Amino acid sequence: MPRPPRSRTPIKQAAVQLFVEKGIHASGIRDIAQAAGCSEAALYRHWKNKESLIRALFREHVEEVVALLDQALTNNGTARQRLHAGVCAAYQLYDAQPHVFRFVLMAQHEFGPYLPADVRMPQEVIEDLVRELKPASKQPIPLLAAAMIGIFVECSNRVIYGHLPGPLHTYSDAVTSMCLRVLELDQP
Amino acid sequence: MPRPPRSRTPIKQAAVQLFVEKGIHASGIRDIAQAAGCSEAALYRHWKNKESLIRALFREHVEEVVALLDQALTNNGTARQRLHAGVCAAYQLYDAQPHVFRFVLMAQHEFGPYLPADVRMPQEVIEDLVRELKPASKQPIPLLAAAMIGIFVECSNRVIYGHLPGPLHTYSDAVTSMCLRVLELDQP
Amino acid sequence: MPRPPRSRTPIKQAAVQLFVEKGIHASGIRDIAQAAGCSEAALYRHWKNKESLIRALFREHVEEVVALLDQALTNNGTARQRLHAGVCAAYQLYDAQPHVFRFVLMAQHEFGPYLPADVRMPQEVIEDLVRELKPASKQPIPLLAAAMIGIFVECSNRVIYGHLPGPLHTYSDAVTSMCLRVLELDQP
Amino acid sequence: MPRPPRSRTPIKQAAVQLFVEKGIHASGIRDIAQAAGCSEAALYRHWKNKESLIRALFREHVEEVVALLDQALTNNGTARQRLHAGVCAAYQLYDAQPHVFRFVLMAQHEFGPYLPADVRMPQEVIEDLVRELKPASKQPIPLLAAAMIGIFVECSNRVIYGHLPGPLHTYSDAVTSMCLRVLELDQP
DNA sequence: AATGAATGAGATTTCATTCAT
DNA sequence: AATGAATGAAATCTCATTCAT
Repeated sequence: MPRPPRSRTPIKQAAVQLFVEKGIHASGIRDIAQAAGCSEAALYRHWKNKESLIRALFREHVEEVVALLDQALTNNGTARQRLHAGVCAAYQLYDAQPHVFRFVLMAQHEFGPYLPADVRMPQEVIEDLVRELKPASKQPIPLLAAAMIGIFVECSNRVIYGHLPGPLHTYSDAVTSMCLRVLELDQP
Repeated sequence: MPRPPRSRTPIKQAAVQLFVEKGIHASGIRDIAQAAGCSEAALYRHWKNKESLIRALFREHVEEVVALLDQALTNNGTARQRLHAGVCAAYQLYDAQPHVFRFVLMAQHEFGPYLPADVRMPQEVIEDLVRELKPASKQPIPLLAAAMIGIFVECSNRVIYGHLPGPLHTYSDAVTSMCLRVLELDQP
Repeated sequence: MPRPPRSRTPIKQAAVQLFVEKGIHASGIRDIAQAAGCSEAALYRHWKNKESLIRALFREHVEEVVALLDQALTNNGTARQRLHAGVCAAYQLYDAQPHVFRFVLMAQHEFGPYLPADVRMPQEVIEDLVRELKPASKQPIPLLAAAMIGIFVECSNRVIYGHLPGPLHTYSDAVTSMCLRVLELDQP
Repeated sequence: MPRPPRSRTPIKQAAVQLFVEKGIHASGIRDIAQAAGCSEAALYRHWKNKESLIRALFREHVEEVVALLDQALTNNGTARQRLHAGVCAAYQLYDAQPHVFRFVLMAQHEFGPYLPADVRMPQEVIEDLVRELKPASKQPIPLLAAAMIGIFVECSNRVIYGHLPGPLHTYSDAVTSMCLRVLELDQP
């Protein structure tokens, strides 16, 4: 006799974990409900349907990541220090809540386009940072930001898929250095 | 020596296009058959099931990309020239067949692990290139390769999602430069 | 002597309106509760279940209509005057409370059979009237009554569905005349 | 001439019968499939969903009734003869296929509004007849037609619900007479 | 070889109703 | 007394796959 969940939280946790482990589309309402210890119908009290649940989860976690990055990048250090703080913050999120981190990565392509326009995206945070660090860049800001995000994400992926040995934070320094080189800020 | 019947081609084209436009899991056998102008049962004459179709498509296009990269990277120029040739080749593939390019990108995480071990992956091609260009790197080769791929892919994504104006090949030079900087090969 | 709590009234109004607008079966407990501004569970405090609610509503409104008709038809005028009074009363009910009028019309086929036997139906009122006006009819009384009701209802429907311009009471005279002709009472 | 697949017919017959016997909303896909001797999924090959099935059935049977009426009313007899032919045709439909007749009656209010505009409705046939029989009527044509239809339908209902003894065709003459009286064509 | 039809399994969603507080 | 939360059952619908011709 499973005890009814007190709120949405257990459902959300179960959903994110399942999505990451089995894939978003391969995880059914039934699986989520079972993992959360509630009935399938209970989900529909809190979200209109499966799509709504996924979008809400994605939105919340994107906002979480953005807040994390914003806080880490807002300090008065050197470019390297600030960048390093951002990379570390993100990789610490992975250490603390790997499911959240991976869920955001895996959902971004499919569900990013459905975020409301007023939600700030991680890439915008990075673009703001680049704008600040390289006020007069020859390259378009979004291009530089994209490159940095690419370095960060793809290195994460290598660890996640086992092509590089973990833990992820091992690579904070190297990733920071590569980002600085892309920005041509590695020669003080 | 039975060669593949001609009738596979329209099915494959329809499938790749649908996968890219609607998502792999959101495209059903019925959709594919309809788009290809054949019956659903016809698909099972050519592939064992849906999974086989996807894997076959993925494999073929990965091999296509690898061959393209291999050919472009195998020349006797400078590091910049070789890298630039590779980036150009890939971005021109996108211009010529955007569906193929995007299909490989979107399928790699889910279907990459199921490729037979003897299929070379694009990342291995890049790793070989890095090994050649930086025989004594302090950083792990897969890390450098991942960073280059990240730069390449994420910049593509910005164009694909409309955050940067196209066409993609506009950014070949910039992407090449950023990759060189990551490799610390930009100061000859 | 427990009298019905005041809080039933808004629920009943919301239910009747929803039933007419969306259909009885397409209106769920949830819709009704929402429209009435109360919780779903509150409904079960007042009625045993959805079926009870519908039957109670139907019964009340049938009795309302019957009372209206009885009062209008019970006067000492000519046949035309009495009939006309009945038609006017009914059509004025529509003008005042179109939802009630239409609810009775739409529910009668499905829920009429479940009315307790002691509830008088509108058609019985009409049959009594016919019996009084045509004591020695060649045709069966229920047939004549049915014809009159048919004329009355179908003309209402034309207005309800917009095939005839409203308001409904515009047609009181014409409907009365047609009923009299059916009864062969139009040549005094 | 692509003839409809044989397999639709048993499904349609089962559906109409169930709808009439249990009510349209109380008959589930499962019931229909079971009664038709096929799987539930088979229904979805032929109609997009339950709603489509109902609308298609309604449309077909309305067209059937209209054709029947058109043919019966198109003869060179007197007004009474033509009207009588129409009433008889309809009542014979009831004798031959009572389910069809009752299905049209019971579905008209809910599904009539969704008929495509180009489908001719029975009432239009009657209106055409009235226009022909009473070229210079004081009353609006739709009103007279509505009254006739009301007489016809409500008398049918009395027999269907057992308030008048059957069979239905017993009342052909009486109904014809009442319609003529409504039209003031009973005094030759 | 090819297809229209069919299907079992299962997914998502809805519903009236009850429960715990 | 009133409600938000929860639920079992069932409804509708989808899907990849197979079958009969």
